[in-house]
Amino acid sequence: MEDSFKDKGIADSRETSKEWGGDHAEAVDPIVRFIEQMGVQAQGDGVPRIAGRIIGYFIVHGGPVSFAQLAQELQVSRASVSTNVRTLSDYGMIEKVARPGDRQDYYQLATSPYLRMIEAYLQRMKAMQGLLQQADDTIPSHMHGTHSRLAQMRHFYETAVQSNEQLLKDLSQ
Amino acid sequence: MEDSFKDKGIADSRETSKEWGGDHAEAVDPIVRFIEQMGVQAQGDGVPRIAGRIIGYFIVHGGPVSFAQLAQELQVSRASVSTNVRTLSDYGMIEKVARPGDRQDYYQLATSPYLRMIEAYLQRMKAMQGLLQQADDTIPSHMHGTHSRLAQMRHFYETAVQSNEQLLKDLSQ
DNA sequence: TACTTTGTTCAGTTATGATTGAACGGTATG
DNA sequence: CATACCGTTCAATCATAACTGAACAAAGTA
Repeated sequence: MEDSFKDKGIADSRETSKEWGGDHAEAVDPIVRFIEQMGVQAQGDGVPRIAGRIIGYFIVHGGPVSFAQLAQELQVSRASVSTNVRTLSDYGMIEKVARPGDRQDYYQLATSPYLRMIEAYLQRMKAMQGLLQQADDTIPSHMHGTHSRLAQMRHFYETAVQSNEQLLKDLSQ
Repeated sequence: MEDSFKDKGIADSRETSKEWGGDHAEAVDPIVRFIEQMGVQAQGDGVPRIAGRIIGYFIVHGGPVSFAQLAQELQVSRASVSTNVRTLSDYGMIEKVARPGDRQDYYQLATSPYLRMIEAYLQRMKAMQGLLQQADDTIPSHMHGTHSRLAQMRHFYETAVQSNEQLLKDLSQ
């Protein structure tokens, strides 16, 4: 972990700060704030809050972080760390990294964590394309209005997919 | 409604078809199938299932459709139609259209329903950019690793936003 | 072998958000 | 005015998915 760090849990900071229901604005550690907001943002994007917080943690701390460390610092159960870390690995956003002489699992941010987000986005768009294709194939051809609207929608997704595939290329250079 | 249509509810078709727990594949009306799948897809994208089904219905039937018709054909409560139709209107995907001599609300697909989806996507990315900006401003500058990772992430979102703004332009010509 | 550490799995709880029924406020119509 | 119709709002219900604790398996260590 490159930036050395206090070993109290991140979520703990709220326990140690003056009072919680206080009526005056709380000065929150910007790092804690960032991590929590990553969780909120993730939640808004349909991703588990903990997954977002984990990514936030990795952005702050980059270096290999142990499984146990994640659980402790983010104050979540090992079970949650397990499932979310697996999801994020499957997604290609983080990767497991071995450490000689240490039985623990370590993880770190993947080299280009964000490409996978676009890939996932692309995948959902392609699912929609499949749906549209199927509709076009099966809906009676005399329904001209329907087919024309389907075509319009297909055109949209075609363009969007192309655009994002180009973006993907640009970002991977 | 340009393509004239049977007036039984869409969801009803499952009630009227042979049996539901049957062990042989059911031949489903492709239109019903499409609408339902639009619902599923929507749900997967973090959008209420009913909203997706409504869009599906409009893609099939295009023309102005009455509020009551939506409730009946999709077999959902008027309350659900109300909230989802409002959301979709706010999103700019459908629009209310008046009918002389008819007190009911009518809706139809907006002229370019899909642009708004990209705009919403852009908005969420910009929210993330704000978050990153704030983190960059508030996190102690001596944490070089953190700032460098933040910069990398910012670069990603900058590129993605530009790309999608271009896409938006292309699609609106 | 017994004991510890580490991560996974799974049943159960909790939290969140979609969906609904019922009550309501308009507005037309008799 | 009374009545019917139409859409909205809101409290309650329902569905779904996140999250947890506890049991577990694997693999080390004594």
